[in-house]
Amino acid sequence: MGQKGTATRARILTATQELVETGGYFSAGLNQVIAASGAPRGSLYFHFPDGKDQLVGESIRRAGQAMGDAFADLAESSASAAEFVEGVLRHLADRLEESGWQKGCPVATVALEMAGASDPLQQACSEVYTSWAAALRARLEGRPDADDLAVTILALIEGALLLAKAHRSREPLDRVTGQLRALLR
Amino acid sequence: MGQKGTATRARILTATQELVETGGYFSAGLNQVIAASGAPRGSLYFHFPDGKDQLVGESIRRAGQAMGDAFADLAESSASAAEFVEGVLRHLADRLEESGWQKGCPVATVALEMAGASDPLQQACSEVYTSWAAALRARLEGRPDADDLAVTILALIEGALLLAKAHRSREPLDRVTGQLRALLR
DNA sequence: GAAAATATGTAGACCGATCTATTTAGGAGT
DNA sequence: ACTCCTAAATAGATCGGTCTACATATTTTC
Repeated sequence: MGQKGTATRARILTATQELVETGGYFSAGLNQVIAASGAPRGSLYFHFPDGKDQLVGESIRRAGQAMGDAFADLAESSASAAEFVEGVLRHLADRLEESGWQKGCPVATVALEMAGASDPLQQACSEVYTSWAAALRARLEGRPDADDLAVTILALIEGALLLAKAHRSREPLDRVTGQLRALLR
Repeated sequence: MGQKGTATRARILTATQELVETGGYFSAGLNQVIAASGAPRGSLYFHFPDGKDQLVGESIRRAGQAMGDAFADLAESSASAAEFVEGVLRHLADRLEESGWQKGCPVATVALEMAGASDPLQQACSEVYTSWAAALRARLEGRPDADDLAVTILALIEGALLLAKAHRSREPLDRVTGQLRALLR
């Protein structure tokens, strides 16, 4: 693939990612993807011959990877597990607020929309969540209940992010942050 | 409104509720609502003259009320706050599994889809969440951090429900249940 | 209390817009 | 020169929404 091809492919994916994150699968209309990315319709089906599901699937995995990288950075610069999770929550709250309450979890909306409709997309979402749980778990090494705790913290983060977006306020994320220590004691 | 009219209105709402809960706003196509409820298109716009947003809005508030009632029943039959929340989690897990991983939170999908698109629907979702948080809070009376705790538990429930639907497994709900005591200590 | 008049609800054809996807032809990159 | 990629027209399905004709209750009138 030539350089230009790679670039437009990336531009299409980024645009899709952004639209999906804002309003889910159905808000990412192909016309909007085209408009937002500047790529023509033909390129879309050249780079993603299996159509919209492939496009959304790849963009979800890509967003999952990006979020995982952000977690890794935060993990490295945190002294404790509690500090790490607080950093994640703060990061997500900032991102959500700065985007005008648009950018919450890049996977959640599609996960809920497609859980009963598209097996490939359901699996993509499931895998992203599994990878995030593993990343959290790695920061809890040594605890006897690390697995349970990792899933619980992930649920807490996802739930708080959902409530924050629904209320258009970072209050839920802040309240949850305050309760974290009880969980990580 | 005559009896027959009231009945079809209810049938339309129930069908919408079910479709929305399964796959969100866009999965509840008006054609599917018509097919599922048996009501003709004309009746739909007779009973809901403001169109789809009114229909979905009412069905969300209705679902929120129903869930709130279920909470109230569980609250009455529980000896402690921990027992109550565990009961809620078990109830939700059963409901989700029995529906073939379709029926999670009846509000979450629309909340995420419409947070940045439709003000009336965003507000409807926000209000339902507020009412649920208040119901949880009522069961935590006396604790100094009851407000924070109620929101945290609601986030935990919503997050676990999201993960469970995404993975098509009750494992996240079960793991979270195990960690609850640490939070409610 | 029967007939007329009005309100309530049902039924489905139809509209323009928008959706994803396909096709075909030719320009750009290397 | 040859592949890679773009570009736009178009197909066919489905979307939410509107419209008119019809049926069924419910009230009014005499």
